[in-house]
Amino acid sequence: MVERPALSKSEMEVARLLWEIGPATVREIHEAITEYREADFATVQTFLRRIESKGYASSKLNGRTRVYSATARPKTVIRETVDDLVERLFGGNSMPLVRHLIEERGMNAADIEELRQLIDRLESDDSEATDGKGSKS
Amino acid sequence: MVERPALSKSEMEVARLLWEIGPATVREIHEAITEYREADFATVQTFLRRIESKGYASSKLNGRTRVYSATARPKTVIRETVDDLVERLFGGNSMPLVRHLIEERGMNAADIEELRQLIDRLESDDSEATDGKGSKS
DNA sequence: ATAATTCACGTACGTTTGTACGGCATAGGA
DNA sequence: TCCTATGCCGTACAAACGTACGTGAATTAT
Repeated sequence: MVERPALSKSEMEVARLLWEIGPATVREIHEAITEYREADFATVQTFLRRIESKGYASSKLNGRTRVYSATARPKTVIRETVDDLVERLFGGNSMPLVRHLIEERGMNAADIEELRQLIDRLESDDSEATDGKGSKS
Repeated sequence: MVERPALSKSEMEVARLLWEIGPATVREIHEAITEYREADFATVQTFLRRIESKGYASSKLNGRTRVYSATARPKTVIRETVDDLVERLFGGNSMPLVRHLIEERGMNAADIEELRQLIDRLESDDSEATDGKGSKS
């Protein structure tokens, strides 16, 4: 457990692309962002620098071009981020968020199917454990 | 659509308590927070002031004590906040977040039951519409 | 009556965030 | 060989954030 400063919203967006693309240059990330919104090259560069200085990525020079690689796994960052959000906006109870997502954001047939399997599995795991741990507050 | 600045994380926590408690004084919110963590009275006071100035609450003096009331509904704030998060951290796809919540955060039997009903309803709504509107964006 | 407490309110202040400029070096094209 | 595009790196800078102090008035307790 490394205790690093949290990523800001903008840094998070860049981090996501870094996971998606894999090790990448500023230009590559910049181009990826540009596909859906305006973004300044230097700004993206700053975000990558900050992401690295916060300990979520490392980089090395390849010739004169710097290549960034994520060092934190998505799962970890997602957990930290979502835990925090659930705490602050829902008082630690994640059901309202799940409810919101399912009801307010679109779910297609495949999603629904997956959801069903997900809870089927949850349920059997639960009963397997005879009783017990459940969830905590 | 009022276009107000987003709430910061800390402001969000206070806003949640304001919804929970209903119209409340600084002291009441402060006490509510204090129940689970340390907090400075003046800091809470600042957050409430900022929440109001951002347009999420209003206040009036009752005697010499100011009483704050939320003016933004939880649903709205949740939607704005979650939309933003899903965009940045998941590229607009909410399934990974749902998956994370269900798998990584505890669900008890009642939650599972509710989930099942939720998706049952979703599914029937979906087929009822023969075809059509589905989800948007 | 005094002293202590409680509040509002203005103000402060270091840090983080979003956004970007400018200089310098280098690689590539004309 | 020069010019131009590309990239790094240091730096900047206003706004937002987290955190809180101090002052003065009003209320409550002694």
